[in-house]
Amino acid sequence: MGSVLDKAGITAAALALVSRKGYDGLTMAALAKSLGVAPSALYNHVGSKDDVLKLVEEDLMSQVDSSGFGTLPWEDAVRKWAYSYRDIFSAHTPLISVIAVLPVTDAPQTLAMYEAVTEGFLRAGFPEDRIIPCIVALEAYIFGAAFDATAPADIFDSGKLAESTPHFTAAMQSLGPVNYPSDLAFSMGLDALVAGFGALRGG
Amino acid sequence: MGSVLDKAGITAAALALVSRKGYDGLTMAALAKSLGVAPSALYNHVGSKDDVLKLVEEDLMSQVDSSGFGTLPWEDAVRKWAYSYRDIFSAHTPLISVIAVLPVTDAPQTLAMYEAVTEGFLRAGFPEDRIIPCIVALEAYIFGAAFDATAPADIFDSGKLAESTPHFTAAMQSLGPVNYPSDLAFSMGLDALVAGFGALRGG
DNA sequence: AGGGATAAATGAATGGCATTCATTTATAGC
DNA sequence: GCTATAAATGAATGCCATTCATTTATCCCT
Repeated sequence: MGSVLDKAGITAAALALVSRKGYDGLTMAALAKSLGVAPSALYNHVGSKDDVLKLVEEDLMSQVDSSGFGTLPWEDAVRKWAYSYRDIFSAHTPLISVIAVLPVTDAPQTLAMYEAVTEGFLRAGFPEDRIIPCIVALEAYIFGAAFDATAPADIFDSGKLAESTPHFTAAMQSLGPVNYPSDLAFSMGLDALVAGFGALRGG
Repeated sequence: MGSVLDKAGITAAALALVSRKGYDGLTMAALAKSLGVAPSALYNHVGSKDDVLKLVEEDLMSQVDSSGFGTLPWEDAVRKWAYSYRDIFSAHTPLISVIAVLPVTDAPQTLAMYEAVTEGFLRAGFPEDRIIPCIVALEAYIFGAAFDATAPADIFDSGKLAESTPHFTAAMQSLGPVNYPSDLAFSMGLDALVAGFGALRGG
């Protein structure tokens, strides 16, 4: 029986739904409706809602830009990769809790990204046994920064408690009109990680 | 009417429930039951379940160890703070998605932590306008690493796709028996951040 | 061409969830 | 002792993911 539904279609519909209604709007019922089908029909193709999230994750991973590792100096390639990774997942933070703990087995796009990055590190002269820890640390930073990027601008407003936190409040004010420096912070931390890890390269 | 319930009691009960049953077990019904009360009674004291999570967060924040900033050299104080912060939130990752986006207004413990850290950075000679970005970057790293710490050991098992990811698979094997180097990665990244940010200090 | 296996879609039902609300209960202040 | 008010109750609501028995349509084999 030729089915109306398949994983590619479900993935595309889920992505479209998320971009229209956000992750709160991504329910099995709404997803089914957008595909013109009963909710229970989805379960012939995915085992659970978490499976749908995995499909979405795989699609997003394939959009992360690892292309710099073939062409650019290592520092620039890492930066390009990290910015692209963060920008993509800033719009999909609800996935992070799922991904971060999700085995990579049977996730070809995700594995392909790791392979490209690992190869780039090898070519840059990293000792083999330092590469995975570097990637893990960078990923942790990227995921954390993705949350920051979606935070409200006034997240650090100390309000009526300002008097009891004078140094913090002054440090906030010294930033000027920008009161949540998520982009500056990301760039500073990334510079530090790139510099620190870059020193691990052998001749 | 002297009430059986108050915010301190709700917070304590929520923490106990989480440590017994995990965050899946933290439902308004279960929380009410553990307090010997009807679920609807909770709504006289908190506006929503998110409010309960905020109470828990505040309690956890007060446990983060910022004490090193008074006594230790800046590098050691940051490390101590970061490890304590990560260890606490590793056991509470479902809070991270909430916290990361939560305004700090009316969160005295959280603000107190920021104040202590800011003061430590000032004492160490940081320019005032660099402190908040450094803290934001460190926090992003810590939150991301907290997710890592709970990941299953075989998260990077490439399975049957191993042949198509030779460099990644080899890099994994070079780690030896440990196949998810969350602690090594955390320490390496933290070293890089501490070194990179430390260089921002003025005379 | 026909018939049986099978993949896919349906609709109804289930159980859990946060939250609301009208009502009752008990306390504190005058 | 009366009244205003804070707090607790229990029933109801609406949303959610998921299950299952049943129906529908297609493919393959003879």
